[in-house]
Amino acid sequence: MTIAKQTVLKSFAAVVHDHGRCVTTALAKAETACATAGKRLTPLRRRVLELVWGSHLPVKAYDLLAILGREREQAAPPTVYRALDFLQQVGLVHRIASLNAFVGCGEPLQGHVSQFLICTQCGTVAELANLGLSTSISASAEALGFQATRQTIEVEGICKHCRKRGAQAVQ
Amino acid sequence: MTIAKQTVLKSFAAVVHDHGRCVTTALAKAETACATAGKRLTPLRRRVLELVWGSHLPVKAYDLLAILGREREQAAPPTVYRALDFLQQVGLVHRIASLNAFVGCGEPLQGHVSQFLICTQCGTVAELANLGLSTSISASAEALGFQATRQTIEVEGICKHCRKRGAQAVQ
DNA sequence: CCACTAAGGTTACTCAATAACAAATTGTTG
DNA sequence: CAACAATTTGTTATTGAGTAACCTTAGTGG
Repeated sequence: MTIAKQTVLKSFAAVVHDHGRCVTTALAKAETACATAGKRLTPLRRRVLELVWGSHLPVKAYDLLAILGREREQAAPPTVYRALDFLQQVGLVHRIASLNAFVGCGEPLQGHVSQFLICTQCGTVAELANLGLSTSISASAEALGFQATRQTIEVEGICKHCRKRGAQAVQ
Repeated sequence: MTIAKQTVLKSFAAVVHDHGRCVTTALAKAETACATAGKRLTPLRRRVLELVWGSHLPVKAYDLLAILGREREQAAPPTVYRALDFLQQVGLVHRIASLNAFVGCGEPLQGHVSQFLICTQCGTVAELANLGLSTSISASAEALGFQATRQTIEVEGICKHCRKRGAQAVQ
């Protein structure tokens, strides 16, 4: 089987990298994306986005809540969920349904297709934008008369790095 | 793009059908599957499976809990979650991550691949077992050095029947 | 300056899921 | 059959996920 050309938005190679720069870039792109869309990237929203980008690990809503609660005196669930909803709408973060968690999106293009590779060893999530795959899925559905509007594609497994390192215990 | 051969385990055509027979068959298969696997399909587990098969709509854990609570005097979350965990292990039910809900599986073969089509209009879920699609996804991951072990493929959209009926309001 | 809208604060709740331990049931073996 | 082991279920309690409803504050446009 031939593998369709695919864009790797965020790869596992990113495990070892200049993450500070990674975050800075993401925030800069976010500013632009919001400005273009006529949406406001408020301090709170910006901060939540920054926290999501704290690593390439998926972040849980209540973890964000705990951090915000330390920084500001007021932080309740709606605080973080509203910010996350906004960021999702603008396409700045994605929700990983199988984990109930969130990851930043490196290519904030509203409505772009995406698939996620989740390493069960190190927890890192990589985002793909394999249009061929997405089209193939829609086509399979269409063959049954089903008109697809949204796809949730999440793959669990072992990433390149963890495979190289072998089956070591996770610290 | 050519569409791979796919098996429709449970189709939207099933919306209008003899559902009583559908459930009976599922329970019979479950008995066999458990017997083969050397697992015990206890009355509780059997009842939960029956409730999940109550319709082709995904069922929420707390709805099951409410029903069980009416039938028996004792029913707490672990009661239903333990039964659901068991049924998932044996492959008799699937969890739909994007809905936090459960559906019965017509082909209880442990570890078989599956994809779900979720109609946002009528709520019905159809299960596919498109091996080609599954292989294609694994191959895309493998091309990045990622060894896939589990896939979550959930597609939202409008099913054949709802398309025919047009964009009517849902009662 | 006033009305309007968007954003965030606040309270309170429902649903999802699990931990930990106790009781009961079933299976097994001498 | 009695005794023990393993599995299943009951019970209590808690954490985590997500939302509803209402109120206050901050920007925006006439």
